[in-house]
Amino acid sequence: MISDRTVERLSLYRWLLEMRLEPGTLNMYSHQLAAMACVSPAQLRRDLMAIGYSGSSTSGYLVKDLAKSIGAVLDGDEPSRVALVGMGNLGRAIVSFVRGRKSYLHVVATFDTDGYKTGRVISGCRCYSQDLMEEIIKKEKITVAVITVPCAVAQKVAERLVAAGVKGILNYVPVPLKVPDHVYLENRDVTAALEKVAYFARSDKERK
Amino acid sequence: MISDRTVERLSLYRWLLEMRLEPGTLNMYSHQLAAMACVSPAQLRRDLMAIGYSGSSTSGYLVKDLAKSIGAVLDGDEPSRVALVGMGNLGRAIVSFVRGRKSYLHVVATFDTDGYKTGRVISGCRCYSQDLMEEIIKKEKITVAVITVPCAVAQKVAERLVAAGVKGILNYVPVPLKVPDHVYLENRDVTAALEKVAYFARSDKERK
DNA sequence: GAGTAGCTGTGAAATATGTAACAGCAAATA
DNA sequence: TATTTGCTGTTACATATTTCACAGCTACTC
Repeated sequence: MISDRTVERLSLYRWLLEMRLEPGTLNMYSHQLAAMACVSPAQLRRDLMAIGYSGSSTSGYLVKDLAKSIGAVLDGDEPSRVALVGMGNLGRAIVSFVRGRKSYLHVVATFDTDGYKTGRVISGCRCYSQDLMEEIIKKEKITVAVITVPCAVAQKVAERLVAAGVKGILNYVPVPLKVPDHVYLENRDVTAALEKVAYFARSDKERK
Repeated sequence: MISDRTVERLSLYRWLLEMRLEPGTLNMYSHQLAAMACVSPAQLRRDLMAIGYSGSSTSGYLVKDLAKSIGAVLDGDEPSRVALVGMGNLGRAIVSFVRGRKSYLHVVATFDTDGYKTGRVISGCRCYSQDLMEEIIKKEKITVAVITVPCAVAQKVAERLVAAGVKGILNYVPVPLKVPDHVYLENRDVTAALEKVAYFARSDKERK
């Protein structure tokens, strides 16, 4: 099993290889890609070890080859199908952000309760009433969900998603969600992140 | 020095204590607060150890007292002053999100290059031209910045922020930024997070 | 073809992070 | 007042993650 941190870096490596390289770059050494990703060369090599990819000691890694190897691990057989619940500011921003970037994920449905939003296409993706959530998740074979609803309803929404068959949740609501063990949950509390940055920004004198 | 992870959890504990408790709750035991935060009681106690807060073995922790103790560590003498650069969808969402939530951070300025946005108040916060960035950061004593600009200009913006005196950066752009050691940097790549969730959502069969 | 240079893959060490376990204590009970 | 109970603070342990350091390899040089 590949670790949490490694998977996130692999996603970054692939993005760098595919989108942020001088066109025509065929191969790279670990220290070059590591510098782009702001990690140590040793860490990069170890991450690649985790997916069983090998370069050569003379020409390093083949760009296309490596990107494909990472994809084989991250994407599995076919792209995951994603839904987002809660088309407020943050929800709309995330949908257009993910769709605007070359990505191996399909955001196929969004949900809201507001009648002005439901039934329309917002940020390039159809917005359904939350009443239809279970039905559409099953029909569209959605396995991953992003939650950006108000705090008060987040837990309820999470439970419905899980009951409908969702296997992974990315939660932007600052309420720690309770989900069964077999569901993967990632919390991304924006305010907590900012408070953390503020803390270390202030105490960097003592750090070192 | 308090660890990265611990600081983030402390921020969460405070938020739970202040906003997510039955009104009138005066004290709590470690296992209660831990359950709300979805962490183990041992971890909670250890986190509190890091800030030197002590409860009593009979009545646990005093809610108000604990929230204040956490604040004393996280906030320092006065609230940090924050700027956000790049008022696209994501930028606006984050500003209204942070401002809409009781918070110990002041988002005092935002910046953009688009003439339709600059000079106006957006999401409750004044938006300035990026040309004024250095000037306003110094005048407003801003020490923390959030970056939500297009990829191509992210590194440039980061360098200007650092040169103007910013000490902490929260980066939502999927480009790893290069900043000096004395600047604290936190990257929050939305797509990478989603790809990670998709990966573990798919492979939870093998996990266990 | 012997030597050099510069890279990779990986075991071993170092560090960071989380968990378990328990001594000690204060109240409640008898 | 002796005993029990249920919690905290903390140490010792376990695990996860990163870094170090070097053997081994291939091309290149002389």
